[in-house]
Amino acid sequence: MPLNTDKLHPGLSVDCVIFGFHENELKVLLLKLKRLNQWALPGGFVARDQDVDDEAVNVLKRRTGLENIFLHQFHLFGRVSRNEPGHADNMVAHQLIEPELRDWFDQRFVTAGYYALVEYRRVMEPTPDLTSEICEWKSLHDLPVMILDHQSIIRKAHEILKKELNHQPIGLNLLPDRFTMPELQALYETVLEKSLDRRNFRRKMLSYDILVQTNERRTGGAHKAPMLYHFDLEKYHFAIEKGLKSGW
Amino acid sequence: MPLNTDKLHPGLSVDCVIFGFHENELKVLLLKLKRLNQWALPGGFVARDQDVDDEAVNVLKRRTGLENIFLHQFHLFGRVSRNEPGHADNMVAHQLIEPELRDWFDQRFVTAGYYALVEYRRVMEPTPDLTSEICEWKSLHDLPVMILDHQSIIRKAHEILKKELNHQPIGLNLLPDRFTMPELQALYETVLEKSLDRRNFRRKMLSYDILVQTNERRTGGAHKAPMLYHFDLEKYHFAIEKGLKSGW
DNA sequence: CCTTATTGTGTCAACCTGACATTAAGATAG
DNA sequence: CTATCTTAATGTCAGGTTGACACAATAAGG
Repeated sequence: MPLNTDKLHPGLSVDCVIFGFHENELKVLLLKLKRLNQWALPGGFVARDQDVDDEAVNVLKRRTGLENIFLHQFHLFGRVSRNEPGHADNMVAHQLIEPELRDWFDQRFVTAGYYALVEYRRVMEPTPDLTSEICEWKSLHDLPVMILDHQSIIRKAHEILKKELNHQPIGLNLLPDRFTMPELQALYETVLEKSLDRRNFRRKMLSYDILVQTNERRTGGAHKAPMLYHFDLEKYHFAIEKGLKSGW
Repeated sequence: MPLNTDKLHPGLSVDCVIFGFHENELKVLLLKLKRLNQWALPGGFVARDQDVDDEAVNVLKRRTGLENIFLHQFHLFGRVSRNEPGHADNMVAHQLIEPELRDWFDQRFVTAGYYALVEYRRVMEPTPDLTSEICEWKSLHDLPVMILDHQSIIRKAHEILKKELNHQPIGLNLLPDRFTMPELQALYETVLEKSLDRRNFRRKMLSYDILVQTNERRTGGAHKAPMLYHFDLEKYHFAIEKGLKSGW
C-alpha cells in the first residue's frame, strides 16, 4: 500500500506495546528494520477520518492477525525531543521510506501509546511490515537497540501495567483458555517482578471467586499434574471493574 | 495574542480538567463562551516546538495564575466523532474566532486530557480568555451545557482520578497547607462518592505515617475544635510512590 | 452551666495476611 | 513394581487489619 500522506492526520502516530507471556517471561512483539540494526514498535499513522483507537486495533491485526484483543491506551508521548533531527534522513538513506516521504517523516510527531495483552501461542505468524524484515517476540528484559524513544515507551507501558494490574484482565488475555494455578501465579510474578507465596496466592485468587475448576489436569509435566482452571467471564469482568481489592 | 496557526502542531489540542475542593464538593474550573450559552474546558494548542505537557502547564497558569501545580495527563481523546461538523462555523458566527481561523478550527482535532489538582482558595482570580466572558468553578455534579465532548472528558477525568486515588497526592494538592482530619476525610468521601467511617478513616490515615499533628486547632467552628495537621512531604511522596496500600 | 454537635480515643470480633508444615500425586530410574 | 524425586494441594497459626460501634472530651451558644 502506497502511503497517501494527504489523508493522514499530521504529526500523529500510534505505537503498540504488544505483551505476550512465554516461558515465564514477558515478551514484546517487535519489528527489526531492514538494513538497520535497530528495532521498532509496531505502529501506524491515523487517517484523518479514523479514530485513533481504530488504528491501534489495525496495527495489532496487521502484525498478529488477531482481532478482539485487549488493548489499552496508556499515554500520549508528546515531547519535542522524542523526534530526532536526522531520523527521517536516516530512514531514506537506508531505503526504508521513499524520498518523497522524507518531509512527512521529518515533521514533529506525537505518538499515542497502547499496550495489548495477547496469548503468546495465538500469534503463530508475526508479520513484518514493508520496512522490516523480522517480526518477533523479544524478552522485556533483553530488549534490542531501538529507534527513537521506543524503548522508554515499553518501560512506561510496563510500569503502568503494574499499577493497573488489579484493574486489568491480565490473566484472561495473556493465558490460554485453560491454565493451571502455577501458570497464573508465574504470570503475576513476572509482571510484578517479584515472587509470591504459592499457597497464599492460591488462597487469595480463589477468594475472588472468578475461577472455575475443571476436572482435567495438565499431564505430561514432569511431576504431579496440576488442576486446570478457566475464568468465569461474567464474574471476572465484574471483579476487574471494581478492582481486585488489596493488591499483591 | 493573535493566533499564528503556522507555528502550531496541526489537529492537536490540550484540555485541562482543573479540580478544586470547596464546601465538600469537587469543583471544576470552566469557561463560559461569549454570546453562547455553552461552557468549555480551559485548553490550548501546542506549538510545533513545544512539549505537549508544556502547553498543559501554560493553560493552567493562564487560567489560575498558578505554577508548580499537580498536573497529570490521563487520556488522549481521539475519536473522529468528537469533532462536530458545524462547530467551527458556529464559533465564527458568534464572533468567538476570526473568520480566517475557520479552517484551522474546522480540521479534525485530537485532544490530550490533563487533570490538575489545585487548592480552591489559591485561585483568587480565575481569568477568562479572549473567547470567554466568565471563568469560574462549577460543581462536578451540576455541570452546565458544554461544547463538544467536554462533559465526557470531565467524567473520564473523575473516573480515572478515582482509580488512581491511592497513587495520587490528592490531599496535598487539594487542601490548604494545614487542614483537619474531618476535612481530609470529606475530600476522600467526595472524590470516592461514598461515606467512610470517621474513626476508621482516622486510624488508617494515621497509620500511613504521612501526617504531622500541629498543636493548633481550628477554632470558630460551632463545636469541638479539631486538630490541624500538615503533610510530611518526604514521607508523603514516598508513600504515594508505592501506593497507599489497600484502598478505601 | 447545661445542651448540642462534633472530635478524639478505645474496644472487639471477624477477617485477612504472611510464614510455614504436611500430605498427595505424577514421573522417572532402577 | 517400588523407591525416590519433585511439585501440587491443603491446613494451621500467630499477628495484623478492618468494620462496626460505644463513650469520653470539648468548643459554642443560650
